[in-house]
Amino acid sequence: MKDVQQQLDLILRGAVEVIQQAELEAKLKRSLVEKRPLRVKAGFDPTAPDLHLGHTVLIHKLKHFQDLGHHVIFLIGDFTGMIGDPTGVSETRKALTKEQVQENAKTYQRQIFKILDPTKTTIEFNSRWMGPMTADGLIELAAHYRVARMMERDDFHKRYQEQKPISVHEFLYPLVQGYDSVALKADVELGGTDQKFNLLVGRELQRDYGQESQVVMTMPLLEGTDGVKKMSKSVGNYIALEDKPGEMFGKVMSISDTLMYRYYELLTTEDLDRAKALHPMEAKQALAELIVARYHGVEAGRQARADFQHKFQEREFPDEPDVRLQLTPQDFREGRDIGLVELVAKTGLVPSKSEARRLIIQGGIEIDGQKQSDASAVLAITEGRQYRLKIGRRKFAIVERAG
RNA sequence: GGGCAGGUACCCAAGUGGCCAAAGGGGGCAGACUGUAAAUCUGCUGGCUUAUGUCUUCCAAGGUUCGAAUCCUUGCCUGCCCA
Repeated sequence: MKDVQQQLDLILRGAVEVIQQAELEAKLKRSLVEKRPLRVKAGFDPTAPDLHLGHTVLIHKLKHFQDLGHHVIFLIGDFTGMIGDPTGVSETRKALTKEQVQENAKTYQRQIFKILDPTKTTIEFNSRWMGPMTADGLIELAAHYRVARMMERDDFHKRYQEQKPISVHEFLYPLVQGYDSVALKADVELGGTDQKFNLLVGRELQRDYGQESQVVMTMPLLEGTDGVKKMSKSVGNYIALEDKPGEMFGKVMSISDTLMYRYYELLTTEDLDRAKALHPMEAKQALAELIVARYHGVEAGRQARADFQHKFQEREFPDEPDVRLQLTPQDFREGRDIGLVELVAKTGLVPSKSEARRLIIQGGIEIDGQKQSDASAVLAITEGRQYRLKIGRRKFAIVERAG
C-alpha cells in the first residue's frame, strides 16, 4: 500500500469536499499501521435498470480507493427503492417489486464491473438489515434525528417554502441511508454534492450508535446532455452505460463544447490541456469514441465513430435502417398505390398520421434522396424494389413491396 | 375538526359562460445554417379518411344552460392558517 500522501493525491482528485480531511488522513494512517483496508461505501437506488455516465463519476472514485487496496462496498438501495416515493413531486418514482429490484441489481453488477474489480468489491442490499427491522427499531431510529435539522435540507426547505407536498416517509430516506453506514461500519462514504446532507446524517447516526464517524466525500454532479441539469433518468438527459454504441456516440456528440471539457475532466484520465488543443470537433469525436470503447470495446468505439461520420457528416443512409417495412397488398389502395402519409405512418417511426403529414409539409421526408413535400402525394411502389425512406434527421426505413 | 387557496396539454403557466384544441414560456420535432444531434434563426407541436370538417381533452362524477376549462353540487388530491 502506498503512503498516506500518495493515497491522498489520488483520492482527492476531482473531489469537491472532504469532511473532515484530517479524519481521512488519520484513518488512512491507521489502516496502514494496522494493515486494515478502509471500508468505502457508495449507495445507488435501483429505480431504473441502468446506470448512466453520471453515476460513473462516483464509481471511478470507488475504483481509485480499490486501486489503493481499500475495500469497496457498492450498496444497492433496494429497500428504499421498494418503498418508492408516492408524492407526485419527485415524480415517476414508482414502487418496485422484489423481482424488478433483483433484475436491476443484476444489471448493476454487470455494468459496474466494467470499471470495478469484481474480486475486490462487495455488493450489499440495504434490505438485508432494513427488511427485518421492526416498527420499534424504525421508531428508535427516527428518534435519533430532529425535524428542524431535517428541514435544513435544501430540497425539503424549498418544497416547504413553495408549499409543495412533503410526505413523512421522505424524512426516513436520509435516516435509512445514514443507518446503512451504521450497519456497514463505513469508514468513508462517497456521494454527489446533492447527497451532502444525507451523508452527514450518516456521520451523526454513527456517532449516536457509538461508532467512529465516517468521512464524507462529495463528488461533482455531472451535467446531463442538456448541459444544465444534472444527468438523471427522470429528466431524460442521460447517457446510459448500456446505450447502444451508436446512440452513446451520438449523445456525446450532442453535448455543448463547454460540457465536453467537463466530461473530459470527470470521465476520462486524458490530459485536459491536450484535449483543449485539439479542434473541438476532433476532441468531441475522440471523447465519444473513448467512452464507447470503455463500455463496448475498442472496436465498437471505432465503428461508432465511422458510422457517425457516415450518417451525419455525410448525411448518408446507414447500413442498417431503424425499420424494414414489408408492404402487403392490403396496404395499397386498389391494390396499386399508397398515400405518402400512410407510408410514413406505417413505418411506426412517427406517432400519428398528423405527425407524418407535418413532417412532409416541413420538408422532413426523403425517398431515395428526393425530398417529398406534398402531403397528398400518392405513390406507386414497384414490387421487388427497395425504397430508402429518410424521416426527419435521424430516422431511416427501408420499404419494399412483398410479393 | 374549522377556515382559506389551488388541481388546465409532456412540464410550468394564462384563461373565470360562446371569438377555446385552449395565450405565453420550457421541452420536443422539423427546416435553414454549422465542425456537430452544439449555438442561432424560422416553423410546427391532441387524434382522425386534410376537412374553412369531425371526434376526444382543462382532477372525477353529476347538474344548470341553446352553449361550460369557466357557474352549481358532491367526491378525490395538494398547500397554508387555526384547533
